[in-house]
Amino acid sequence: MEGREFIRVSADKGQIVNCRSRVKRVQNVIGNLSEVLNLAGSEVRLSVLYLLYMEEKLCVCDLSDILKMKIPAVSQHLRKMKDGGILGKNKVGSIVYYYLQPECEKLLETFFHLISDEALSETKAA
Amino acid sequence: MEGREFIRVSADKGQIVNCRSRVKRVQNVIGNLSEVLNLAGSEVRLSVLYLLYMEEKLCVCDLSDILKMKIPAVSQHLRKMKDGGILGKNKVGSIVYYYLQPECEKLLETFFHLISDEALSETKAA
DNA sequence: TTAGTGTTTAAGCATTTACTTAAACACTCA
DNA sequence: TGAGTGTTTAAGTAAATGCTTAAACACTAA
Repeated sequence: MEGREFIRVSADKGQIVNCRSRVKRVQNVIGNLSEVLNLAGSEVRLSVLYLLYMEEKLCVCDLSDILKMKIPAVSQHLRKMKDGGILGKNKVGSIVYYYLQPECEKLLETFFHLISDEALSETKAA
Repeated sequence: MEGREFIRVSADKGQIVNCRSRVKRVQNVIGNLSEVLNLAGSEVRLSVLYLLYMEEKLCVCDLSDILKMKIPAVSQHLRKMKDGGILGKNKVGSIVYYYLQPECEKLLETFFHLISDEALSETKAA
């Protein structure tokens, strides 16, 4: 099994070669998308994203109030998402408002809709 | 600032209380979705998901060939995604084929389309 | 039963992550 | 200026992640 060009003896070599070149062609998009998905793939951060989707903008303090988290913890998540390009920020006096970048809103719209639908059905259930 | 009910002095308390109950209502969906997004939020795993989307099914060996990764590394990613409910597996002889769960395909369709679009434009560019 | 092929599991390790507290920074206003 | 408010940064820590190698397991066919 050492040094074989294809690991599986009866592999469809055409398929594998094809897949390799396909992966190579898309590796940049996959890199970018996986970064966004990774940012959204945390309960805390997805909550923040959804809240910003609903409320347009929120400041660090209010987010910590809502999520019942320490301010630095929230601040660090926000910075991470800003560095990742999915949030923007806007300072008004000493208050910093964060908002969704439009591109991110578009990208994650499906998920926000799913969450909102659930919010509705939960309201009815209650 | 200690023991204040709302951290920000001039906070819109109605907004915060509202947001708190909204977050509470949707915390289950957010938990589920963030798990899926987290699984998709890795370059390796998103590549696997995209490959399965394109090829219907692939076995561990072929995936390691395509991604040029050690077999156990790939196997562990696959198990993680299977545990997370986004992949299924199907044993034929001694070969294990993994496939996308239809629900996952639907959930991530937008992303797969984006990747495919990029694949096309890359092909043209080359 | 044994050799070969394909897959999973276990253990170890380096890196990354998410939080905590304390300190620093920034901005407002008396 | 100094006190109060809002935010970020730094440093430390526990836990999670993603890989590696080695070993075990499962299935096929001689």
